[in-house]
Amino acid sequence: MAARVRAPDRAPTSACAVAVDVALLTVTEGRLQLLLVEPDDPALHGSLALPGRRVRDDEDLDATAHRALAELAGLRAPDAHLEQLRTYGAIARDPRARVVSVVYLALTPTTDARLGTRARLIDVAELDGPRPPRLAYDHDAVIPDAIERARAKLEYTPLATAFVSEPFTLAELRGIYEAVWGVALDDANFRRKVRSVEDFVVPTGERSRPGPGGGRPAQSYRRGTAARLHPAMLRP
Amino acid sequence: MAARVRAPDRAPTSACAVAVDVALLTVTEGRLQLLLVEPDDPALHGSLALPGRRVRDDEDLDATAHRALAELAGLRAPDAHLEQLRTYGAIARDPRARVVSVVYLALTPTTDARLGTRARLIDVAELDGPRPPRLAYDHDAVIPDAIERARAKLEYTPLATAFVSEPFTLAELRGIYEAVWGVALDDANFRRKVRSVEDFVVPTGERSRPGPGGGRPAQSYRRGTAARLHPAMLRP
DNA sequence: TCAAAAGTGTTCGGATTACACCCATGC
DNA sequence: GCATGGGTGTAATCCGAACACTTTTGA
Repeated sequence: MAARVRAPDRAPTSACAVAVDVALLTVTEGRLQLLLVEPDDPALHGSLALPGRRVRDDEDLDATAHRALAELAGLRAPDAHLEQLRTYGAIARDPRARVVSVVYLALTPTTDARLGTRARLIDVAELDGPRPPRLAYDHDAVIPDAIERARAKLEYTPLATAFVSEPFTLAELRGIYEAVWGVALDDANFRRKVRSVEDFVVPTGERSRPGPGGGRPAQSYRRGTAARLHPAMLRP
Repeated sequence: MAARVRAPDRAPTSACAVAVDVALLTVTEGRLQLLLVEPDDPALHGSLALPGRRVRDDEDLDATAHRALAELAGLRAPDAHLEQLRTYGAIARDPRARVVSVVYLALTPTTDARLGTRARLIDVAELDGPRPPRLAYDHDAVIPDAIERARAKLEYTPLATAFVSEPFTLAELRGIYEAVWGVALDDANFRRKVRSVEDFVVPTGERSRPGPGGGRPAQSYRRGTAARLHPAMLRP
């Protein structure tokens, strides 16, 4: 019995737990959205949180991120773009225990997949609105970092293509930039810029069908092989 | 009682330790240098590592980074620029135990301070040279990330000023850019660019003394208040 | 034939580059 | 004076913003 009690006692020097939280962003109908879930802990009822799980000894951090999405949101997204955002380690960020959280940023196209019953997509504009949802832990500090990272990365990497499924049109891609950045872009200049960046997108030769209102069919594209954009797509 | 038994049971799945490692860069005589130390562990004799320490329950991650610098390199650098690089969590990155490492990037001016006997500054050019030092853990993967982060951040933030002590001259600042990027810059254009960025540097009104070979005294500058450079100082 | 959406051309102004030139100091 | 490093001027060029214009479809 004493041993059991002491185990937590020894912890103080280096036993803080490691968790991975995921900020998954997607663009639906021209609006940037964030995946939030209702936390397990009943004490946090009424608030929302990024999906997160403790890291197990037999999985690396990326695996924990995928597991958090699968277990908490019912999302299997092995193809989603996943990258580390940063690690949050303030002593009291979780009031119950010392937990260091490695936060990931995930980007996916809009999916038809059913979300778990405790998961919701929130319009990021709502987070700055008059009635923002209550957020658990330090996630009110994490989320703006994630959104800013996504906005910045669209400038110098081809990450915008992670928000669309292939094949896509340049108008769809422009819609991603406009939704994430919250600005309107000049179609002509956007088109020229994208096509001038080597290996950003490659035309498939196919054309997409116009919408119900008519319009000229658009050229279809796929992701190119570029890892960085030269020159960058700078925000206005 | 059931509750008490369950607590330790849950632990094994999430008991990996958290450490902080620090990649401290400085520029000495026009060369970019990295601080490395001989690891504590005798099994790692002959190799070098970034200074690192386990995170204690009573300190946040920044505090651990400062402690690692102080305990392992004898460096007290409360004024150094310190920022998180990223977190490395591969299962076997430390062969002895599961350790997740939060790596920090630190930038300081050249210091006269005595380094601890087990600490050395290594020329980063040596790391790609014919006889690179043997590196412990996964630090051979971490160090290039740190150097690239520093190079990238000089472009769009005023971080170059973290490598010089105040007051400094524009020639000194240019020397930082040249050392970190490994390129030669046009003095006239550099000067104009720096001065055109609002609040990047502010002239003190003082002038520095010329060196022994003569030359016109240079205007002295201090760091300005800008957090981002508009427009950026792009690498050639 | 008209509206809608895709796609092209053209002009303008600001930023970047390359390099010639002037200034102040030690020896 | 002259070598050394600090600092300025300027013309050529590149790049992005703005916007007018043409093409191809549905109704």
